[in-house]
Amino acid sequence: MFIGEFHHNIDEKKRLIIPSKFREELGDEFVITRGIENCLYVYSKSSWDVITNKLGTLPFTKKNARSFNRFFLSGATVAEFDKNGRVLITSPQLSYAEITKECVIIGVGDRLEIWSYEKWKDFYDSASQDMSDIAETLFNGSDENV
Amino acid sequence: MFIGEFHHNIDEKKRLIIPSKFREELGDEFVITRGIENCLYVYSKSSWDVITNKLGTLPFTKKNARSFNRFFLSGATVAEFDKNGRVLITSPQLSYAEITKECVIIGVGDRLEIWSYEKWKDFYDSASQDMSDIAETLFNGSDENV
DNA sequence: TTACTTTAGTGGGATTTACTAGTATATTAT
DNA sequence: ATAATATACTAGTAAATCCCACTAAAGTAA
Repeated sequence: MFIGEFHHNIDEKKRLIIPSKFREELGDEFVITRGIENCLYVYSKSSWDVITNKLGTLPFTKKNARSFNRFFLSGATVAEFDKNGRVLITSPQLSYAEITKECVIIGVGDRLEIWSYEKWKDFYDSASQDMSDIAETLFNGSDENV
Repeated sequence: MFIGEFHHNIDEKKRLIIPSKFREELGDEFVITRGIENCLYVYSKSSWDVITNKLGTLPFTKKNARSFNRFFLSGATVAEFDKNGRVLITSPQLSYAEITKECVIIGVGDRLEIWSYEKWKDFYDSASQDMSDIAETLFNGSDENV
């Protein structure tokens, strides 16, 4: 599983190094797509299949399902490493995640997330504050705080 | 189970000695992650698996679940001892726990916690005062005091 | 108690790996 | 053909890792 936090810069050719600890589990080809809070998700091929299978069960007759599939799938690209362990991020992905230079790459279980440093800092600072409360609610049946 | 309190300094290479009494139970590889009150949690592999299995059931479509997984998993690293019983603490972990030099390592049942001396002192002083009230609420079914 | 042995903890040097950055080559589009 | 972009290669730097030596403390036995 993917865990950990790493800081790297994207270069002017839009290449970003993926920490060496993640490379083996990602495999030769993997998928980068738009994630939820202005970050990018990176899935191994096999995890990607699991997710898309799940999404495939949503009916295209539901508006939210159409929107989410559009968002999630249109943002996706298949990527692979260059010889130095870097990947190419596309312009739409960069602008979605508001990445200019400094990136934070985190492992979150079955996926990686790529954040601009500024966005990550925003999330991190507020999450650090709230984590105690969030933890309290996590395994409640009700979702009143979600 | 882990019990006890130990004081050690982290060196300038970010290595911290784990008291010898804890080493056998931790095993060769174990996991360090961000804990809740500005301390770090240390779990044996088997305890860690129990936790992540539970977290894995949370859907990424729920905001609190995303936040918690992000925070908890991105803060985690797999660690092992060097020849002298020390572990490497990463920069994000150190800055989260506000550790600069003096650390307190405590055993808390199924995990260890690593605190900066200052933070530990703060917690300890205030908790000592409140322990009587805290104990009252512990096994309430309701959460009125949370 | 005192000397000896073993274990725990500290510190620093050396090697290796990961990462950065710059240059060169190839490919595509105009 | 030429410019622009994408890909590949190479070398330099910084950081992580390994290894060994030293000190302090605790346990053992005479």
